[in-house]
Amino acid sequence: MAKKQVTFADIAEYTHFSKTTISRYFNHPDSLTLENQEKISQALDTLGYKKNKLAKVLANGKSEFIGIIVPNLYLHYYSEMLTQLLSSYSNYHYKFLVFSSEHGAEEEQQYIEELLSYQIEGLIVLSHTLSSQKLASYQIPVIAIEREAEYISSITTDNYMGSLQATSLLIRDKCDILIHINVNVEKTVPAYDRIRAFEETCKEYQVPYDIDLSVSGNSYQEILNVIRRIFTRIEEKYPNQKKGIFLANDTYANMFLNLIFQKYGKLPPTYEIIGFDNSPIASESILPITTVGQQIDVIAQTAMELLVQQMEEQKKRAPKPLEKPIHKQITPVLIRRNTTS
Amino acid sequence: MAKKQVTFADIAEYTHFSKTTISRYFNHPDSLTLENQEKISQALDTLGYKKNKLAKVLANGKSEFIGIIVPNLYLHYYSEMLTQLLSSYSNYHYKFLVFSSEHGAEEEQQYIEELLSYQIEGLIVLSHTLSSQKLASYQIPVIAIEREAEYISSITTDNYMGSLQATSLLIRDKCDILIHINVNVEKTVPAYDRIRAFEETCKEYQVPYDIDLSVSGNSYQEILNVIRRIFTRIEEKYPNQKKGIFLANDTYANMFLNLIFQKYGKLPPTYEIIGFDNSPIASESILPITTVGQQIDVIAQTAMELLVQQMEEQKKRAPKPLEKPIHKQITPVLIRRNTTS
DNA sequence: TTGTACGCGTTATCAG
DNA sequence: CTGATAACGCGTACAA
Repeated sequence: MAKKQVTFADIAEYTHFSKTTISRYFNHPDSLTLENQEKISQALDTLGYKKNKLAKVLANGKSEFIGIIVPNLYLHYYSEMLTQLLSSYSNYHYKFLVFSSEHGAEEEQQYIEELLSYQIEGLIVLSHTLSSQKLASYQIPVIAIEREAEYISSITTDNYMGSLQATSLLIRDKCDILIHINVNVEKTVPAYDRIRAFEETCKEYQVPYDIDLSVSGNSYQEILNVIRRIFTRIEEKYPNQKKGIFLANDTYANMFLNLIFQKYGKLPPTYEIIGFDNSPIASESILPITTVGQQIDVIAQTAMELLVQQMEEQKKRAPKPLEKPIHKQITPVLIRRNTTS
Repeated sequence: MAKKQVTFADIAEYTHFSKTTISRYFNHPDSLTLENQEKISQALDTLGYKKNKLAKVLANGKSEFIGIIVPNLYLHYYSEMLTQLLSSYSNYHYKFLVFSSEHGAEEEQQYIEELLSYQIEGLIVLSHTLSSQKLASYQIPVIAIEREAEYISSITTDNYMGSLQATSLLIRDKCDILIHINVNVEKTVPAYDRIRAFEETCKEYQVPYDIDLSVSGNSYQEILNVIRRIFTRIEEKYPNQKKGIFLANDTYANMFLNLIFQKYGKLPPTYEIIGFDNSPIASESILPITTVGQQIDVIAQTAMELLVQQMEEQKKRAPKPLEKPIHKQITPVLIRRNTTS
């Protein structure tokens, strides 16, 4: 509000060109003589011109905005994913409007409305509350990351492969009993494949297994208490057997490892432990934890490629809305550290 | 581009009102009769109207955008801060444009230019590369968080108080030797006060102390190796004394604790350990670590209050640019856990 | 209570 | 290579 911005009109007046020519200076500089480019260039910084992209957007319809909705940034997975998405700026020059939504569907819908009102060209969704059907109804390119995505395109870690790798390692290491510890995930969620792969692999190789889906809780302490109960149960039930424990994530794995260490002062040879995610805690733990590493950078990159592609399509005169959603899976890598032999 | 947006003009035509009235429906609904409000309301969803905030911004100059520049989101401190800032949306309804910048000053300046071109009303800076003088020159409300801020307003943890609390606790617990482990921070950085308070407090109470600023490295492994060297040195130099170790952050504290555990299988009574930040690792560690908890939520909240205030000022007819920058310090809280008696 | 006319800063179209 | 003019969608004096 202070002093009016310097606009194309001002530049035009100063240089005795028209606004159109000034515009061209920015968008098709080749169509001006070098001499005139120089004139305008000089006028620009004697007048102290600053672009106004909003006006540009209004005029040409290309906002270069992408909306992101994450459940939270507390979990390393989400914050790292956001980092990777933001870093794509250097490639694509899309700007990101970020919302964090943890209070249910209404809130999330409201955020999307707001995002749409800023003419976002695409949307990346990491939260779970809105159905993919609802998301598809917004008629805008959407990419889901690691969530239910029947009606929209998605990128997901290949949970089945990850779990298979972990389970196979425990089998190769000749564990007597394989145990998988997880929350009771719904079958529609991609992460359910971790349970499925564990079970199917155990059956295939005919090794005894035990699936414990009793984990729950909203705080570290609550979850730790559950893990402690599970630990006690396992200690009692499989006293002298070699136990291969595959946990749903590195946080659980770290809890379990701590409990072992507090009891034995070390990791006894009767235990092998594998986590999931390759989050920092896996390497910061008392013993670096073997884990299934999600390739967050690759996931983010792939998401952007897919989204950019669909957004480009939208800008054409006859945008074909992509009759079938595209689903990509990124294979995770097994990272062997010190909790397996 | 697909089908044109529904605009006020369309609503106006449909309802036989003027565009102005439609505009008023949104901004001063009281000035319409209830009957007409109803008419318009109905027209809105039969036509499927969606707002266009960009047009609104262009018309009234209030973008409701705030720019954020963080160095990265890998560190818990930054991601948590971003979370807290984003969550202020429910109070203030400002939208956030987020950039992550780790490649030096030119990159960062470019990002700020871009942000300005989107008519951001304010800027929150967590990165260190640009001087506060430079930032002040952009003539826009800026808040610095935990960084040099001579020429701009800032929010900082009261590092002196935090360090003082930690040091005092170690003294109360009758440690024979107090040791502070840190990187060699510059004196202009707020975190330097941690070193200063440690030293001054030790001197005041006349306890022997040892300041080790040799920490360095860009990866977890590199840093761990340095911490290991320091650990070895301390073990040799102060064999039978009770050692009070105050580390610059919880990650270092966790490393140190792990080294102790790997050697002794427990935390011997000759050690007390205090970290800084209250990041997740402090509670996820093999033994929950006593730490100085930064009140990230309070910092974020205060930052937003200050920024909103300055942005409001800007919108007035005679915006007074705040002759002196305001600096606020947030007192951290000592969180006593299991690595102190 | 409602409408007219114009401005916000840029781009697109058509003309020359 | 350059320019006039009309969009883009909404807000706001000023007038009625």
